[in-house]
Amino acid sequence: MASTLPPAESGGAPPDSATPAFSPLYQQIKGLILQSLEAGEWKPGEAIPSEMDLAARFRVSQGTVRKAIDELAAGNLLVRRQGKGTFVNTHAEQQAQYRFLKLMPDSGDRASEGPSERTILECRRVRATAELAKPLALRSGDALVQVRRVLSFGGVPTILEDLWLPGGAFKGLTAEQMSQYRGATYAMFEVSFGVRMLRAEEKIRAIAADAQQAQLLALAPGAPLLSVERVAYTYNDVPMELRRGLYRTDTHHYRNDLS
Amino acid sequence: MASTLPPAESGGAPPDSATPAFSPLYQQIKGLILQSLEAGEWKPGEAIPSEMDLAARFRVSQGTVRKAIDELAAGNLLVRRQGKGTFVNTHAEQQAQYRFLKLMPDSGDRASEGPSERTILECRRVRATAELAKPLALRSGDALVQVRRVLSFGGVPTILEDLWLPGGAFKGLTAEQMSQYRGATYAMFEVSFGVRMLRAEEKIRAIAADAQQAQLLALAPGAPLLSVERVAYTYNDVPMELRRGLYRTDTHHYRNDLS
DNA sequence: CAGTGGTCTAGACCACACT
DNA sequence: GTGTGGTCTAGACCACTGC
Repeated sequence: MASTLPPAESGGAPPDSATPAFSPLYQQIKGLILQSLEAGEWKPGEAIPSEMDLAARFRVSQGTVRKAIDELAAGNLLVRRQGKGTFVNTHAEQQAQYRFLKLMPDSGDRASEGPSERTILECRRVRATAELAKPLALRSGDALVQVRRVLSFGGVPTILEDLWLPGGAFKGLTAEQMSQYRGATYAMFEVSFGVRMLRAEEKIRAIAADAQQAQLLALAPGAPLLSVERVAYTYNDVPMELRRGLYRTDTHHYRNDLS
Repeated sequence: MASTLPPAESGGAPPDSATPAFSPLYQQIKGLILQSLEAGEWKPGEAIPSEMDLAARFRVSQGTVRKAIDELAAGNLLVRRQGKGTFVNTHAEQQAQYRFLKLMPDSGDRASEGPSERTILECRRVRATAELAKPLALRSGDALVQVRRVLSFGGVPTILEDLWLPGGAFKGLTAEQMSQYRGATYAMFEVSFGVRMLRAEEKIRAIAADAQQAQLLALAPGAPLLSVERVAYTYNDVPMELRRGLYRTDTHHYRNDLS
């Protein structure tokens, strides 16, 4: 047991609150690792200390550290590699390239389709409307960066996307930056702005393309499109991106696994 | 170590295959529990033996059984309840009622919307076409049961759904049965046919409603709809249901969490 | 070879639910 | 109180990676 880590509710005096608030030791360790992660003690892609080292640091058994790391790995914050170590996950890897993109070509996997391209149509500073501010936990009028782009697969424009990013954290984002890092926008966010996207929520609807949307996706006006509204979060569930994608689903589909 | 459970690859002779095929003990235990589950040794909703009992049965430590159960619980096959035991998961619980339905009302949670109703439009035996047979791992011409129904929330028809079920396993399914078990079709499948749906895959597209679809959902023809094509699987990844839902998304949305 | 994560064990104790 | 799952420990050994 860690002398510097009293087990939250151990002493003789009962908690003054009605909630027991019992927290297992491994959860506290998880919190401490999370803090170090958030503070940037270990950067995305780097290895964190070995389980034995962490156990020594926190004055805890290896098994307890292990359970804490297990949960962080289950949440995709860390990645375990047997024989090598435990690493801070990153969007900058071939494997995690399309971690959040669930659109798949109808005919097989992504490898079988042509190369992907991206065209930045727009990248400018705007002011948040009430509708934009709310999901980003900002206030109307706050500064945002808006990006509009089209993603094409095998030469076919397939996704029309608008991104809204908090102006503070993404000050200085340019269209050039968005064009680079092919396929890995979130990897660029990690490197250039120190923003790590950890999870996201999507709301999906079917809509009819308006004239402009249809033109940009080379479709007839009124064609059905999948509207995917995403809010992406960093540490502490702080929203850092609002994104609205319009997906063509005549040749692709959004794939989801349920269990 | 279990004397009746040689650790897969222990003896002196190397495996004749190129693959090492090392399998940890807890994975083997997981497999044995899975077999008992599939054989119906414990029914959905029932408790399985305690960890100590299973450890004794398999001649293994409690920790090893624990890890096996952990994985089964992570896959939603089992449910742990502290102080009570570990239970076979079932669709017949308030909590798991809509486990596979990701459509949510735009305004808050499901509780806030009106009561749900279901109207069975059709329930008859058909022959599998090639398109229906393939995802169900059957052959063209095999017997199927087809069900068509409309789900309404707060009096508004919201989902038009077709289900195709293997004729063998679902022999004798009637419209009456489909009407009962309000909200819990999969619970009825468990009780009446012994079919447990464990996981599913969905392919989502945006389409335009045709005349018939529009009429059944009280919409204008051509209105955009979410097409949700689901294949649900039971043990051993055997497909047991093909389902195609058309969702109105003017008042609802399909919600998905990414991580 | 040494170092890492992965498995397995045995035992102690804690939190929770039912009786 | 008894029995359940949940936590924590300490130690041994295994599998994988790279030097």
